[in-house]
Amino acid sequence: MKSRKKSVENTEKIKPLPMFSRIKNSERVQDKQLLIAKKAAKLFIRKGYAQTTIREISKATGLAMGNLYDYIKKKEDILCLVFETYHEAVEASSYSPEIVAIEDPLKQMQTNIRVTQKLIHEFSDEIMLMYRESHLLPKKYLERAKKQELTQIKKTASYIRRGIEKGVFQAKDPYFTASMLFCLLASTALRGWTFEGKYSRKKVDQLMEDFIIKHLLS
Amino acid sequence: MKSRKKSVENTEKIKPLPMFSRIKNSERVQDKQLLIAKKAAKLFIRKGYAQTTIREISKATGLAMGNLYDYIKKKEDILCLVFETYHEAVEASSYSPEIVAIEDPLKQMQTNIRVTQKLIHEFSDEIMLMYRESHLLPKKYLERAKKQELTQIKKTASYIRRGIEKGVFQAKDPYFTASMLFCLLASTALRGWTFEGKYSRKKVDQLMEDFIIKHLLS
Amino acid sequence: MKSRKKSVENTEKIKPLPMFSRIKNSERVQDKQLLIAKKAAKLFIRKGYAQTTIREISKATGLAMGNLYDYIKKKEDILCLVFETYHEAVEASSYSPEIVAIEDPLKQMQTNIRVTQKLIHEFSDEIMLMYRESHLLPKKYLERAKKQELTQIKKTASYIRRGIEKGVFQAKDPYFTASMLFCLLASTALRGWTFEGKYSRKKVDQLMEDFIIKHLLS
Amino acid sequence: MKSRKKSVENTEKIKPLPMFSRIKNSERVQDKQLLIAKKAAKLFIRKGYAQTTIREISKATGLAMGNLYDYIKKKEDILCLVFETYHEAVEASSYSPEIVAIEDPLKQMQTNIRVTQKLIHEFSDEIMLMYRESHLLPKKYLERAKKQELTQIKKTASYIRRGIEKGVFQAKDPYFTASMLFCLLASTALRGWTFEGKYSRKKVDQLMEDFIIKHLLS
DNA sequence: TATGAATGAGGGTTCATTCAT
DNA sequence: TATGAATGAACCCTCATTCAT
Repeated sequence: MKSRKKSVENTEKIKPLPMFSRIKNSERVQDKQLLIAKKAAKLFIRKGYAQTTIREISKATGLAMGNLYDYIKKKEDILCLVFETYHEAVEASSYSPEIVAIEDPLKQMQTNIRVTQKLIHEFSDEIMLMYRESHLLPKKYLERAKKQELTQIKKTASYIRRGIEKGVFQAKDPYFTASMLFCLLASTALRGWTFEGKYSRKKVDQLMEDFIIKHLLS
Repeated sequence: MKSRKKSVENTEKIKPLPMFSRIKNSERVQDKQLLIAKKAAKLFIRKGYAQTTIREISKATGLAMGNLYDYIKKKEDILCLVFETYHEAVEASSYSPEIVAIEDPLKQMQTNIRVTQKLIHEFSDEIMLMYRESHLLPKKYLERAKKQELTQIKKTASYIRRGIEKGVFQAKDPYFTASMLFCLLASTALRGWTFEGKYSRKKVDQLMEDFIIKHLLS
Repeated sequence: MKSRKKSVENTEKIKPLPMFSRIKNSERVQDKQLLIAKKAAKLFIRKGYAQTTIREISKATGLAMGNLYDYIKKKEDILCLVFETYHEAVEASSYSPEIVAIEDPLKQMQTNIRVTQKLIHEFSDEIMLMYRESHLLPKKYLERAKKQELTQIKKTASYIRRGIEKGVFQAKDPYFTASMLFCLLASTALRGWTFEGKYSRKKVDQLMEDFIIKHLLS
Repeated sequence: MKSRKKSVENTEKIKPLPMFSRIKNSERVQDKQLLIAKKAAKLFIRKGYAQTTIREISKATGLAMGNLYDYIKKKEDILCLVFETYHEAVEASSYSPEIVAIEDPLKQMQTNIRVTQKLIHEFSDEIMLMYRESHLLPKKYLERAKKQELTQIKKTASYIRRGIEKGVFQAKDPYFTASMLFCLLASTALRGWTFEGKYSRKKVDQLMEDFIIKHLLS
């Protein structure tokens, strides 16, 4: 899930929720928790959270069961870990000063769309997972997930607002519009099957971009 | 949800998947299975399928556990029952010759949107549930769920196509566009929280209608 | 299991253990209990007592579950009924003044063996059942089962004793010998598979008769 | 029951059917499975397989229920374990080069009888159990049980055959005769009650030996 | 730290028995 | 009497979590 080279700029972002661990050596904790998150994510995606057993996670990670419990307090923590890791990865990936820097609002939006599409394809399984299992998260983590999504929407909203100010875009309500755009983009991951056998992935991306751009321009 | 006055027109629709039952009196089966579906749906929505126990469903329905098992073969069947009931309800509700009959494409689409919005609000919990738990369904039931969604999309696509032919709508690809519209409308149920504290339900509906109509017209 | 034409002679024998029944009309009770015993026996033989459900017995007999319970008090009673019926049938079948009447001890024993073999073949399933499930019987019924077997042994012992007295047979201990003979004969039902693919049923009967007769003569 | 000093001669024997276990340490598995088999056997003998609950076995073995299930997959496996253990014990016990080595056929047979009687007394409960519950075994295990019995019979048959060749025994059909002998010997376990209150255990053994020897000699 | 065996509450399911009609 | 739906205790089994080593 991509190492965080841009950790410097990320520090002002939402900070990772601290995770319980019995182990002292915090570097090892980081490593192992990342390992757990990665392997568990795969299992959760394939079988669902409730249907995945600790034993399976233990086997997949190569950690003995007792050892696994040195890095978490309860099964739920693994779900949190998965989400946490996903969120950090998304944050790292969606950090985009280069988009902010683009002058032309249309170009900017196009770039924003494409970057988001790439992100969504990269994490489509995890997104699916989020929608499926987020209701099992403790409040704090659920809040964080929502917050991140809102952040994304707001960023897009700001691009739209700027486009309106520049007289390029037409849109009544930038936030609402951004929300709609986000929803459309996310649908690739959530409802991709709607297009199966009808359009290629590329075609879908293209059509969606056209759809959005057309909307903003007219 | 069972009333089928319009059985003549409905005959071409997907027919309900037959459910196991040990009980002979088929009317009672209908009643009880509906009861089970309703009560279980509520529990599933609140706690999730895996987190809901048979005992809770037994208590909620007022059926003794053994009796409950006279109407189903296994827990999974209850999930199927919930989905089946939801599908039938949607089919019954979305039966709409009055929309088909509307001459003006714009009016027709507006009506279509509003009817769909009403439907989505009515079943927003169930829709949420579908997205969350459909992966636990046996194939046959999953197929059915998808089929129904495709049917809805196709219907909307046909309205769009007609609008284009009449020179009222602009849209490159009616099916894709319909798919996008559907996605937007469904987002009310799936991502409603995005608007919480920002817009009233009514406002969201209004904005969404405008969004869609604007897109189709320009 | 054969109607009792010889009921007159049977009256001095072990009398049937009275069975509970909620129903007044005692003739109907007889009929139904016989029906239950017959159908249940088949199921017990095929699946074992514990693996046979009341529901299955209800279906097999054509009696509704509640009605079934008008003729028995608990499941165990059905097992008793089966055994009871079997015992009466055996008693009826093994009633044999014609054997007693035979003068020649050898002829008498030969006849006795053949009659017993016929009986054992006829009831081989039930005998199997008895050995398998008799430990589940309430004491009273178990006693009765044992008693009947002892009766059979004693009868054979008396034939042997008479043969010894007449100077035809050699045997140290008539009762023990009879017991052994009975055991050998019963083995056809209990351990028949030992001979499968090696000897025909007829051959087994023949060999066994020879075995026994040889023993008695030498 | 596990000691196999005579592994050289034993290698041609039936090898133990491998049993599932989640536990890695195979020595512990051996120990615990043996423990389970022993304790369960007692319960099965007293109450019957179907009437014995996993909880009772758990209590009797001192293994927590979950732990018990680390050594088996399902309840049925316990029955298999019991039979398996019994079979190995019998194999170990009935390994008898010293009998084979005896020159005099009569002496040989007498020794064979006595050893078998000892074995049967030692395992009389298990033998009872086998006859009662073997029908619940999966095929593979049932086959094995039969095979072992056949092996025993064949061994005895070979002694008889040798006795005939040496001109000591009289017997038409060695295999059939061996089968009858085995049946008689087994009857001690299966039908012992026939002699209760009439003969002591010792007396029965003596009478049976005489019965058999007499048969073979004349 | 790491291992994996042990614990036991609690889940889904069955089925003998009863009861309303 | 007869029907079959209803009851709920008790079963087998799983699995998150702990503990001894």
